Parts: sequence; structure tokens; C-alpha cells
Amino acid sequence: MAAPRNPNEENELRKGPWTLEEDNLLIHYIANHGEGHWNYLAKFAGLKRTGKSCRLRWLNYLKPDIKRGNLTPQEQLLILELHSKWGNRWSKIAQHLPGRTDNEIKNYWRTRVQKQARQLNIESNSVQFLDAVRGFWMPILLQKMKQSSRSSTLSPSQNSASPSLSPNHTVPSVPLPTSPPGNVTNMFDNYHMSGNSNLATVPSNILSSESLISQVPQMAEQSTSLYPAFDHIGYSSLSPDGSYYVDNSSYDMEGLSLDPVSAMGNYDNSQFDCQMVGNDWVLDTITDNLWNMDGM
DNA sequence: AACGAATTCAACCGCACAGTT
DNA sequence: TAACTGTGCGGTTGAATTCGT
Repeated sequence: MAAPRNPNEENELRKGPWTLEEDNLLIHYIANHGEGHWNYLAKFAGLKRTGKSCRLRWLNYLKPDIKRGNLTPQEQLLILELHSKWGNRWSKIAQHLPGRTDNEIKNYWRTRVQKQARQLNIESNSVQFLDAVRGFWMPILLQKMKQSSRSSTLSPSQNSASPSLSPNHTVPSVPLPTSPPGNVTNMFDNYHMSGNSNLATVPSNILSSESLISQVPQMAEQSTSLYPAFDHIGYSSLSPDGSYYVDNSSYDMEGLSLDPVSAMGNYDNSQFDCQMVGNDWVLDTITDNLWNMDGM
């Protein structure tokens, strides 16, 4: 049976995907009048949307400083660490990732991180999983950041981790920094990388909640390209037109498609000063997958 | 090439909280 | 103090896209 037609159908609110026209209305209205008073805004901008819908569209999609594209290793690391401290406080976590929205982080967690937890057959909110994150994924991310920083003397076109950029990597509105913070490089220097293997030994105090968190506000205030330790990774730089782009398409935790047996079999909870175990082939396999997402 | 399965992510929903009347 | 309104948050949904066979 068909639903009765609403006599005030003309005033009926729209739902679902936003059209280009609606986006333009919202953008222009906010450009002229600013954000806030969303119900009022929705009405006077001529949008047949709820104020909530307008707010969400603006904050999660239209706002100029929204960063698009895959999360960088640093961002992933930060999410993992912050989530271990705060849990599902997405908006709070998002505050420390400039240009990223709570929705995006939440989606990342649910689609990528929880998937890995499922593959390991452990609860994503369990202590086990937290240990796995801290002892296994974080060191890998850190190590790769470090490795990339070393190999980045290659030009972007030479660097396999820096594929050609697509237009949607361009982030026009991220303000360029003037001076880097002093101690972020040191922070990552504290991660002692073993010389000739894929082992990463991470001091437990570094991965304790406070240590990384304490660095976070500085990271949040400035884009990652500011940090000497990250500068040569090859995923961020100035585009020819002066805008700031983020090329992170090859970094994705999704690549950590761990075989539960080999992964957990080499993961020793009892040695957990984050001493990574030593089957190089395991890490080779994992990290190869991790850093080569483009072709996937 | 076609189709079903799996994945991603924009958008919606309900609730909570703060401010105002 | 209660009622109302605006805003923000976290959980969930479902259409679109990608992947695998």
C-alpha cells in the first residue's frame, strides 16, 4: 500500500546523498554568513534539509580543510594509540588529527582495525588486541616510517611509495607551517630500530599512554610534513601550485592481512616490552603488503 | 563479461548535554 | 525548575564501489 502523500510535500525534507546544487548552496551560505545556527541556516539557505544534515555535510565533507585520501602511517599510529587510551571517543581522537573527521576515523576503525581483529579472532576491545596493536602493528608502522624517511632521497617519481598524484590528493587549505616543533623527531628516534633485520624494539615507556599522547597536541597543530622525521617519507609535499598535498595512497593498515596463525604464533605476549619476534619473513611479508597498497 | 560477495564511506538516527526561556 | 532548542557524539545503515570467481 502506498504511503499517503504528505499535503505539505513541498516542504518535505530531503534525505540521502547531497547534490552538487545543495553543496553549492551550503558552501555559499556559509561563506557569506558563517557556520552555526544550523536549523536557521538550512531554512534560509534554501536547503530542504535538517540543520543536523547540513552540519554533518559541512563538517564531514565540504569544509575546506578536510583532508582526503588514505590515512598516513603517523595518523594510523596516532589513532591506534589514542583509541587505546580513550576508546571510541572519535571526536576527541579526531581533534588530534587535523583535517580528519570523527566519522572518517570511526569508519577506519570499524572497517580496517576491527577487520584485523576479526582475522586474529580476538575482540577489538580486548586487552589481547591492544597488545597486538602495540606490540605488532605500531612497531611496523614506525619502522616503515623510519625506512621510508631513509630512502626518500629518491625523487617522487623514483620512489615507489610515491605514486603519481590524483586530483583528490590535493588539499588546498592546509596552512603551511613556518617552523617545526622541536622534539617530534626525537620522539621517533627513541624507537630503536635494529640494524640489519626487520626487528623493531619499542621501549614500553614510549608506547605507554602518556608518552605519545603528550606529543600529540604539537602534531595536531601542524601538518605532518613539518616534521623532519617525516619530511622525506614522500607522501607529503608542496604541489607546484603551492597547495599542500598528501600522498599517502600506499599506506594502509589494510595491508596487514595477518594470517592469524603466523602472526600470533610469532607474537609473544610474555616478552612484551615490545620486543618483536624474529622471523624476518613474517615481517617482510606483512610490510610488503602494508606498503604496496596501490596495486591492490 | 557477468555476477555475487565483500568492502567502503556518506548519511541518518537516537540520545545526551548545555544553554535559553 | 521544567520545557524547549540547538548542537555534538557514537552507533548503524545502505548505496556505491571494488574484488574475486
